Amino acid sequence: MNKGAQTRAIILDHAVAIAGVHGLAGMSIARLAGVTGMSKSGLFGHFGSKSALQRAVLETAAEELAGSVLGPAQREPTGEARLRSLFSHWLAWIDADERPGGCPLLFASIELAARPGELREFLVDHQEIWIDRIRRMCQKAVAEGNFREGLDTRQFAFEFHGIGLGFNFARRFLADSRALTHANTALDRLIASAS
Amino acid sequence: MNKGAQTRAIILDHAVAIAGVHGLAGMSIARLAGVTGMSKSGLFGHFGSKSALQRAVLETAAEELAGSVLGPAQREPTGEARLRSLFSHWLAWIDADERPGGCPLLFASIELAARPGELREFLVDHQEIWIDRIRRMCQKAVAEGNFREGLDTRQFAFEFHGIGLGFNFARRFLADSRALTHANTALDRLIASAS
DNA sequence: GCTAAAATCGTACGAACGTTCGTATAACGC
DNA sequence: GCGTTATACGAACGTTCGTACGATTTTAGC
Repeated sequence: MNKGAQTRAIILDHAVAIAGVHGLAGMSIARLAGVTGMSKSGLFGHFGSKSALQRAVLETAAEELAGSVLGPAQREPTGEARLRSLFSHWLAWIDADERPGGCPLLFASIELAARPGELREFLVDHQEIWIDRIRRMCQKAVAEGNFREGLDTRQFAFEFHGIGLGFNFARRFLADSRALTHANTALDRLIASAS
Repeated sequence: MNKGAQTRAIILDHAVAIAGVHGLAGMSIARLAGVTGMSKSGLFGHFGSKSALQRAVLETAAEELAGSVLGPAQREPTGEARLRSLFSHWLAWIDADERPGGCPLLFASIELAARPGELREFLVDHQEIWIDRIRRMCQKAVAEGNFREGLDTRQFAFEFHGIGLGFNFARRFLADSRALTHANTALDRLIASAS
């Protein structure tokens, strides 16, 4: 790996953490330069613009999400087991200490919800793929007989996702210690009604 | 009403809308002065500081939420009916055109999740009260026989809230036209399993 | 209608923002 | 080892941020 790519990776590592706390807009280049020990201009040169940096942050976060949530889940057998694995790894990702602000992709989604632009497009695509992935896993569980025939898989994905959002809110914002139990119970109920 | 209080109300009306789109941090005084047709300093004089303005925005949004969601619900008979009313008015509030960015309280909750301070304290208090209100409505439904004895009302409130968050995400960020149907179906399922 | 108070304005400030530039130094291919 | 490219730096740019202050206009009580 080049020196440049190496530095870029270090920068983005910190940037993802900052974006989770302060948002994409609140992640200033000066602050990022501070925590990485670089100069503003030296850091800036790696991206060329603030929005390119923001874009890179979203891409990095998406890759990390894929690596620590999707990857482990795909090592499980398809069907209900894989869905459960995806869920537990997702919650762990939301609650992870490496990102003190929670999932930066969720933060950015709220941040950009009403602000059209290239960044928002990227995020919407990513989140639609994410939810569709849940739906397809659910579909697989139907095909394999874990879930009942005729189940509304889109509805399942909506509720699955909602539980995760509820967990993020309860854990990250309210600091509720019961959040994990509530989320798991909710998933059990969702799966039970799908079986 | 004084001229001052009148102007203040107009300012806060616009401020709530802006905060829903750009967040509390992105709501700059210059922009707010622009949309209200005032000077920066004239507007600033009503609040004395940025954080006082932000605080006032949160309070205004909370009052509006109480007025258009809690108020109508409390005119319904207690129990399941009131819960259903609360839910549908909540969704309507989230989807309302007056606030192009969705619920500013949800935005601020994400924004301040990892940033301790007075503003966060205020918001946490508000959101805890909100969720506890759901829980107590649920409890009432148990007492009246709508819901089964021994129901975990905290769990119910968690799931109820999660459906709302899922709706906010699907409607506001993904612009999903099926969001309302999904949310209603999810509530029906939640209530059915509580009955 | 006069007057004290309240409201609003214009101007100015220091700090922080993203960005550009020229220069020095480190890394890399030959 | 040398020459070239990549990388990082410090200083400065114009803009926007929140805030302060004095002047000016508008409101409200008598």
